[in-house]
Amino acid sequence: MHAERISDALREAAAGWGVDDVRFRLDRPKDTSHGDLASNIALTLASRVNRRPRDIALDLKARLGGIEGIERIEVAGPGFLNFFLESVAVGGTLHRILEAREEYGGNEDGGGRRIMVEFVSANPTGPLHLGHGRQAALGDVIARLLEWSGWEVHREFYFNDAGLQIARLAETVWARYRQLLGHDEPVTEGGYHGEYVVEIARDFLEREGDRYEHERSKAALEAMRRFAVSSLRDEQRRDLAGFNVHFDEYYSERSLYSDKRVEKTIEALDATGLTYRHEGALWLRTTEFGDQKDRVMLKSDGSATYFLPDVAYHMGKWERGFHEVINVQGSDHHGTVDRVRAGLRALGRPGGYPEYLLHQMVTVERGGEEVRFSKRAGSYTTLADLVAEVGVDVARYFFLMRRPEAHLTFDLDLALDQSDKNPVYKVKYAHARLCRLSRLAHEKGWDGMDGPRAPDADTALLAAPAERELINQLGEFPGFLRRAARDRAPHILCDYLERTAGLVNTWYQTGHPTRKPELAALVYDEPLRSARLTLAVAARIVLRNGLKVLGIRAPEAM
RNA sequence: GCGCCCGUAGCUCAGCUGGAUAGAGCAUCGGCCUUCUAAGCCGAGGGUCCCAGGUUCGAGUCCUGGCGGGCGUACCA
Repeated sequence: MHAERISDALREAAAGWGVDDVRFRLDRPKDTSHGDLASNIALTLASRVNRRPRDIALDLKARLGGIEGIERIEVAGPGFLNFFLESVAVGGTLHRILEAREEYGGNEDGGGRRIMVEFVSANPTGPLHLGHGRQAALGDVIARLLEWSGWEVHREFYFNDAGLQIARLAETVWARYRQLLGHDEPVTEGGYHGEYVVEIARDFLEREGDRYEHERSKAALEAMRRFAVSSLRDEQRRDLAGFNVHFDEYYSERSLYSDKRVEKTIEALDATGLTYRHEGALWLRTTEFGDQKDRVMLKSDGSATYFLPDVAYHMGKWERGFHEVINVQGSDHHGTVDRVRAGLRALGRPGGYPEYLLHQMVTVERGGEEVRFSKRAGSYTTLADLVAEVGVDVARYFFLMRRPEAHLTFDLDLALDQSDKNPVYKVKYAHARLCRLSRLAHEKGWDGMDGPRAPDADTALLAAPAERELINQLGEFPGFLRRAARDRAPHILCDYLERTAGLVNTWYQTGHPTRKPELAALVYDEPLRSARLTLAVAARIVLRNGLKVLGIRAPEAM
């Protein structure tokens, strides 16, 4: 690539002045009049070599003039170097895209190493809500980004099927069950008031009959617990499948107890000498590792807090061979980050383990007003309701298009709009338009563009500004994908795709057959037509691959 | 009180390791459909980048101190 050759040459020149660790940028300027590539190296070098930036820039311009593919270099502003590439060099991007095809955009940063992404991890006490939806989309797409970056990814869902909340769920089922049998049985304080528990109780009654009517025994509650958990987990799994999200493993909190992992973790922590008894509870000195206060491991009644199985679980991840782990969680859980890491550090794991990605909450607005539209869950909007309303693709995209750490307002009016105003449709339409061009070319017998091998089109003919800009944009796809993966930030890809779609539309429209027939894609001039169809195919590949990373369909016709 | 996150156009938000005139979509206003191509395109208006200092050739970006909002700060999960 030209960018690499140029940046090598720049680095070499800096080394010639005795600066081996020069930091600089070489990227595409916002303003096309600043060239195809621009660098600030003269500005960063100025203080190091004690010369004026413009002089350095002029010096560099003279040295780099001979590099192949560069048409000219300009020194601008305080000392920026602007590189204008030859059309051949720009057009070469298209051939690379057509060579790589459905692989285009990926990289090998991961080198085949294993990484776990844990996400959603909802309690099996109710249907998934919008926060889970955002998390499902984020976790899944981060996993996809990592796969495109050469990682072997394991998607995991941890579910808390032990503990107090589950006991309360069982008690709620019992209350609803009794109600169905005509008794006056209130849902206890801290119980689950959503309608869905009534459905579960009804199903349970249908299957098990009234045998537990007068028996609020341990066995009865245990039977109801099992039934409710299994039914809610099934529902969550269905909702996730409907959201195009699948897990490699569902990991049970209870299994940490039956495997004795929790027990072993207590022993291991005890052995560090960092535990102590206070007011009947067993504490860990997590403050040794930067936590704000020490944490209770075992309550005075002998039961474990959540902290303990969390540590046991993450020790387990490490022992299973996952030394790279990303936990996607709602930011309301940020309080647990320091304590879990502290517990793990006490056991000798490195300080940054595991990595956390915390995302902010979601609200839904219609007509500028916040809405909640769950009939079954009562207090919150479910993921399933949202998907039913706007569709999977739109829901996924909207959850992804903002930075995770920013609050997300889900604009239902925009989500339901099927025009280009809706960013999802904008990208899909651009893709479909490009497909139509290929189809039309095929109908006219102008084939050869779309075969498995890159055609020999003379892409240097693509010299119109809209074409140059689009080509440069397509060439940047791998860089954006890499950055999105490294930053765990799918929205970077959303922004990229929207901008690309915009440039596609501009290009498509500036070649309007009526007003600018000489810029139309399907011109009679064969070499030009081939070049433009090559551009169309390359752009289609980028949009398609980009949508694929987001887990969104790219139809050939809308 | 302490900790984490956020504060950019009327609204929702981008802005990469500090770079050139701060961007996009929505909304508003104006222009463009006899020829593959209007689910579209082109253009315009709209900003004390929360405030005040600081660092430097250069700050929306980094540092310090405020202000405002969200979340957390349990022997809850």
